[in-house]
Amino acid sequence: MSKELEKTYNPHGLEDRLYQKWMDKGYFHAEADRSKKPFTIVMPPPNITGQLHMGHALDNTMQDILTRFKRMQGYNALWQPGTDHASIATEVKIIQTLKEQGLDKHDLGREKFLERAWEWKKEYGGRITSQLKKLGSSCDWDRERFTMDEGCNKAVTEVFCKMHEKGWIYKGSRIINWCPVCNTSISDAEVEYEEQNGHFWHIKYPLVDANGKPSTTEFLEFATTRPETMLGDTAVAIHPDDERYTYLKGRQVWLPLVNKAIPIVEDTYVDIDFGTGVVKITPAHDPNDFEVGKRHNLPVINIMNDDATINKNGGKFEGMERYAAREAIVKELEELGLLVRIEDYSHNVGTHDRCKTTVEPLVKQQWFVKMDELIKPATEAVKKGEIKLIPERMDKTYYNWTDNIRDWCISRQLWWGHRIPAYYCDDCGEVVVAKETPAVCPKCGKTHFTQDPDTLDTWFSSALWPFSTLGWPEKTEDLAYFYPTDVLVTGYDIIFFWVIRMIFSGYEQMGERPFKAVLFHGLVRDSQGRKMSKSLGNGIDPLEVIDQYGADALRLTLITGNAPGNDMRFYYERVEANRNFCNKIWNASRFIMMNMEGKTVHAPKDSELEPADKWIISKLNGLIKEVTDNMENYDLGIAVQKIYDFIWDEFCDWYIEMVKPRLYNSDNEISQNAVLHTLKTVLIDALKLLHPYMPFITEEIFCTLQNEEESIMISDWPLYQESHVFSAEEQSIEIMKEAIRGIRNARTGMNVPPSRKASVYVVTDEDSTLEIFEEGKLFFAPLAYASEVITQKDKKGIAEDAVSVVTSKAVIYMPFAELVDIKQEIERLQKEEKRLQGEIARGNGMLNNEKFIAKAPETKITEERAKLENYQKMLEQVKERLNQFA
RNA sequence: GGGAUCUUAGCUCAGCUGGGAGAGCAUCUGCCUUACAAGCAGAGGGUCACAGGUUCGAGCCCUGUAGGUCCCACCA
Repeated sequence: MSKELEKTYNPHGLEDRLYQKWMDKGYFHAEADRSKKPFTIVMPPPNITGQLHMGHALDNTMQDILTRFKRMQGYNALWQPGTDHASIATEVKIIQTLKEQGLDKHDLGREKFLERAWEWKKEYGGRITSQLKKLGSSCDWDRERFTMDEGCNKAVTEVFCKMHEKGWIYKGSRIINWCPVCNTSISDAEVEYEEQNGHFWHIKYPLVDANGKPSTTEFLEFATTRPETMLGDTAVAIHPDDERYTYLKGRQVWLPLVNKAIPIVEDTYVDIDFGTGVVKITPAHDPNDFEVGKRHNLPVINIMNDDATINKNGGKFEGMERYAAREAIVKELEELGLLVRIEDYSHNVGTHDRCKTTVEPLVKQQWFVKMDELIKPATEAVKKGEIKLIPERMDKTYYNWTDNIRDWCISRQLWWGHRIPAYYCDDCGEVVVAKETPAVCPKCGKTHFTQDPDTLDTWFSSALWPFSTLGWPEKTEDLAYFYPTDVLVTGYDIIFFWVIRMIFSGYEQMGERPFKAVLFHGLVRDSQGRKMSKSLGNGIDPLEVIDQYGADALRLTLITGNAPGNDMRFYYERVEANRNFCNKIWNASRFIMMNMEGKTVHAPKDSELEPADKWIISKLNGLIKEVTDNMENYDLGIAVQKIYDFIWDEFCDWYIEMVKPRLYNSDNEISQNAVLHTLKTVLIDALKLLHPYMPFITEEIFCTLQNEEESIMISDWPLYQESHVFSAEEQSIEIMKEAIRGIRNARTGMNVPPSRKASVYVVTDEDSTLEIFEEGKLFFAPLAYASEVITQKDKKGIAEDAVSVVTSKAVIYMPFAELVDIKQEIERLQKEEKRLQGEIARGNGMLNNEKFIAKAPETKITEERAKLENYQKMLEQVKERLNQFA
């Protein structure tokens, strides 16, 4: 061997070296190539403001596994990476750094601000991608994109103009969610509701009397959580069927402080049974009131500035901050005797998901995407199974969104992002939506325009990601070849933000689904099940874990024991266990290499393979099928668990132990060669299966073993082969394993140390079984701690008080002479007797049931019959043995 | 208010279309057996939340109950 392997696996240095090799060789790069089938994944672009967290680590590990798997299967696999400009998140960051310098974004002006933002992007935007490399991500970095690069900008403008032309993007005055701190509108999806303790102010307005003056005797009582909005009240509403208030129909109430009469309207929106059944209506500051206002043609009076201070419509409260105004207003109402009482009240308050500021519903001119038509193909796609959501239950969440979708507010009063391609004629105000600044106004012929100052919601550009990254709107070969993509891997928390929007955008722009399947994963939580968060300080940095245990151990931890869409907890103990697995593979490989040292191994003839060799080859063959099937079904955790079990249990603990005597016996070169070849080929195939999950260690061993400069990542995925099914050998080895386990069990039960060997008699009248043991003596002896193995048809020459182990095919006797404690031996046999009787009862219960015989499948019945027969045979043996002691 | 999901060994979780309860960690007992003590060989430990139902057969399907988690809606 060319390289000496260390005694323990040490990922340090090795990972960076191998990653660099893969990069240098260009293995990650994919080109459109019609001779091969494509496989495409687009990476959910991480925000340029982001740092790699466990969620990214999980998300990208899954994508890497799928990409590497398909690449090895011979697909032309493209994993398209990139980053997101994250409009609001980035803008907030820049504003923060400006603030530290005592600056405001308006001090700088738009141009300078954007310069700063780009500088920031240049400095930090690549941080997260370099962190992704530490994980081993095999994405095509040559194709790295950014949501605000030239191509994406073009795609955004194109889509905006096309949709505007179709009438699906419009500008309108509607009630929207406003963040007074970020100073921008936000979409419904960006509002997070939070349970807050507040108050319920019970207030009364005087009715207007016949003279048009506020009555001093008649009042109408109601309650509100936001008394300050009364400044913008334009009506009071009651339910049309509310008999208590029939007398109010057609009358007015007097709005105090503002001092004017407002109408009493009837609307079914009012819940008769809630409170007094009277609701004050503020169309400008409440979405429901806005709707009521529309129905009754009520004026919309905006009483707030963008920073949530009261504006001139608030009269003497002008300039006050919203909560200060609330206090002042309550105080004045109290002085006027109009405050009935104050009640503690806990209710949900909408906050901005970025900054947690309480949002203010405001009526403003904004740009919207009309959703009702656009959403239809997206809903259909999932219903028809054209896009498969994994796990399936996500369908319901998906429909929950699509069925209740509202128009999407896409304009943001921010600077960092895609500026809306709408231009206003400086002279006549005509709006022109175009890819470039128009030359002349189509209405007045003048030539001066001002572009809309707003930018687009950051999700507008990410919605186009699956095709904008492949070159759209150009008709590129990449687009034709790699689109639609195969699978999108993402967290269920952004179904609405991103997944749905990509789907309807794909159908609308490309006329085709953006991906065939969506594989959802859950959240990575801390060991106590809490969300990892900055404020809790419980986040675990994936890079630290990689540093300590290696990327492979981390990847395995994130993938095992977790079903799609389920949250998981992160435990260092699990990483350690997986690090140990790395070490296990490492040492098994080291063992194999040591034994191959100085030998030329060639492929043995089939006849030269011994039962143990055929057994492990057959087992591996089955594993290949199972793993491949599971991976095709996106059951990544199940697949890797099977590989893990195969390598550790079957390969290391059984096969390697079984073949050691053959390895150490240089006299039989044929047998030795068969072992070495089997060890090597089985290991290599197992490594290949494991490679998508643990790319580094598998590559390192593969290369050392092959002593070649090639790479496991471009090797062929192992295939199931009918010629590798050896049922007879599988059975015979299982028979021997059963005997070995039984012997070990009996010995431990009697505290016989392994150093104390014994003669082992295998007794059965079946020639075929005797033959199996005879043939396997060489490995059976050491594994069964036998000084000698004697196979025979009867108990001749075996001491009466020998320890006996009853197995399904034979009875094993171990004469220990002075060691045996008869009492213990009887106890052990009685325990076995009881177990067998239980099994027999179960089998009889089934087979004596006529209905079972009538309805169960034939295979099940024969299987149960065989088992019953076997147990009966074993029970007889046990009884016979017990009788001897009686 | 609507919906989803979970409840399986001491802990964290698997368990594919219903056919004899699994893993890792932890615990206990032996082992420094020349790949690995980050290891090897064994052991203990579960009325699969509860109550019904469907079925020859239920951890798995159906109904209900209890508790936990999450999403959506937002009665002012």
